[in-house]
Amino acid sequence: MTAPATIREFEERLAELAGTMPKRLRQCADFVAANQDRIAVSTVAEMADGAGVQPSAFMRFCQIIGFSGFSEMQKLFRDSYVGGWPDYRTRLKHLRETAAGSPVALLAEFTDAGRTSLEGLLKTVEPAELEKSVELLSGAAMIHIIGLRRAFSVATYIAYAFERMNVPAMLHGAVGGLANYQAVRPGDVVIAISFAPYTAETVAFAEQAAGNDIPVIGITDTVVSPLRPFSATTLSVSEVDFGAFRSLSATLGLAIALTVAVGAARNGS
Amino acid sequence: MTAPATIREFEERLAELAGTMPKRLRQCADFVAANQDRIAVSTVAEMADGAGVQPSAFMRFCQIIGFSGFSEMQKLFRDSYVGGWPDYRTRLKHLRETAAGSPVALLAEFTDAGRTSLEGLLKTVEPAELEKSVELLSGAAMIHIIGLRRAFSVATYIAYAFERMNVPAMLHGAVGGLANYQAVRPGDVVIAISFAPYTAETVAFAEQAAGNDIPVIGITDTVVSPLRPFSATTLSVSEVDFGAFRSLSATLGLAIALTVAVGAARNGS
DNA sequence: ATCTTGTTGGAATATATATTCCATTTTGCT
DNA sequence: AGCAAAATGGAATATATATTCCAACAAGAT
Repeated sequence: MTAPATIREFEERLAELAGTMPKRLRQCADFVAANQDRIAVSTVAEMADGAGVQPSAFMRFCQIIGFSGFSEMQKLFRDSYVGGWPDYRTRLKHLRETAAGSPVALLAEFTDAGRTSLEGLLKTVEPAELEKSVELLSGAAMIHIIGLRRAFSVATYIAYAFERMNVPAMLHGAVGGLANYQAVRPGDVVIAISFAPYTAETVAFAEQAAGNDIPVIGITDTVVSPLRPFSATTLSVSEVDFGAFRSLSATLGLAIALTVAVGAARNGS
Repeated sequence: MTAPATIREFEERLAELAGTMPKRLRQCADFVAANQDRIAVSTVAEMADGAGVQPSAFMRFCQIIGFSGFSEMQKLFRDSYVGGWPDYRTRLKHLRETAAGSPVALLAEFTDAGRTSLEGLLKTVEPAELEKSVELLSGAAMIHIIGLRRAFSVATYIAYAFERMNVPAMLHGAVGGLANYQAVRPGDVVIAISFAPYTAETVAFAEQAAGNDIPVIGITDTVVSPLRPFSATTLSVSEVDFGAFRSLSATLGLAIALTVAVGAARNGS
C-alpha cells in the first residue's frame, strides 16, 4: 500500500478505512478527522493524547493509512501548510472582493456578522442578571421554555441541553404552536425568548406566568422589548444582521452558557 | 530579557532589534519576517538554510529576540496556529475548576469557542460543494430537512428560514422523533444534519433517500462521518466543543448562508 | 471450554533535532 | 598595521521525539 500524496487522497483513505478499524484506531481516525490542522504542528504524543490513546496506537494508525510512520504523515501536512491558509482577516477580505454574489461570499458575511455579534455579547449581557438567572433556574422545580418562530431553534437547543443534563425542562409550542399554560405551577421558572418583531404568543405566555408569580427569564434584544415588564430578569443580546437575516450566533452562545451553568449548579458541583 | 508572549510582541521586538544586528543575524531577521508562517512547521536546520546561515547563527538569533532557544520560539507560533482550538480536556478541566461559580466566565468561554468555530468555517467549507448544494436546492420540488438531537435546532432554523422565503420545505422528526420516509418523492432534495456521535435515524433517512436516487446534502463534522457515503455533496463544519456541548455558531452560520443563497436563487434575483 | 487471531499498552531503542562550545575569522578602533 | 572585541562556522553533545518490539489481554471461532 502506498502513502497518500495529497490531503484529499488522505481524506479518502481515511473515510474508506475508518469504518473497519478497531476501537483505538477508530479514536485516532475521529480525532484526526476533527483536528486535521493540528497534525502539522503536533508531536505523536500530543496527537495520541488528544485522541485518548497510546503513542504506539497512533503510530499504527499512521501505518494503516499507508504512511511509513507519523513523520511521513506529518510531512504531508507541513508541506501543504507552508504558503497555505492565510488568516481569517485576509481570507474574509479576499472573499468580499472577489467572490461577491456567490454563496461563499454570503457565508463570509454571515460568519463575520456572527463573530461581531459574539464579541458584543459580553458587553450587552449584565453579569448580575446572568447570575440571577442561573440562581433562579437552579432552584426551579421545572423549567418551561417558550420561543417561537425565529427564536424556536434557540428554545429547542435549550430544551435539548437541559435534557442532556437531567434538568427537568419542558418545551412549549413545539406541537401546533400551542403553549400549555396549565402546566406551569408554583415553584417553576419560565424562560421566554423573543426578538423583534415580538411574537404575541410568547409575550402572552410570559405575561400569564408573571401574573401567577412565576419568575420569567427573558432572552430578548432591545430594552423596549415587551418581554421586559413581565420578566424577573432580562438577558439582552444584540445580533448584527446582514440583510433581513440575523445569525443567532450570540443568542445560541448565551443559551449554552446559561444551560451549562445551570446544569453545573444543579448537578452537585 | 523576557520572551515575547504573543506574535505581536514578537514582531515588535523583531522590528526593534533588526536594525542593530550583525550581518548573519540580520539575514535571519529578514528571512523570519518574510516567512513567519514557516516557523511553526520547520526545523532550525531548514530555517537556517532558508536564511542562508548556520544553524548556530539562527540559534543565536532566537536567543537575542528573547527566547531560550528555537523550540520556545516555535512553540509560540505553533500555539498561535492552533489558535484557541483548545484541546478540550484541559479547557474542560479549567472550566470545572474556575468557572463553576461564575456564569460570566462560562459565557466568555463559549463566545470564544463560537468565534473560533466561525473563523474555522471559512476554511472547512468547500466553495464548490456549497455552490453545488445551492444549485441542487434551488431546483428541488420540495426540500426535506432532517436533524435530530443536537442538530435539531439547526434543522428547525433551516425550516423556519425556508418558510420565511416561501421555499417549500418540510421538517422531519419534529413530532415523536419520526421521519416520514414516504413523503420524499422524485425531484425532491434532502438536507441531513448530523454530528458525532451520529444519530442513527438521521443516517438511515439519508441512506433511504440515497437509495431512491434522491440527492442528499450532508451537513456534518468530519470526513469520517457516516453521512458522507450517502451524500451527493457534503458541507463540513467543525465546532470547538466542551465535552458534550458545542456552540453551533458555525453550523448556524452555514445554515443561514445556505438558506439565504437558495432563497435568493429561487426568488428570481 | 480451548485455541487462535487480533488488539492493546508500555517500556526499550533508534533517530532526528536542538543546543552548546570553542577555535577561527571578521570587524572596528587607535 | 596591530590589537581587542565581536561574530561566525562547524563539530560535539544533549534532548526530545519517533519508532519498534513484545508481553498481556480480549474477541471470536471451533
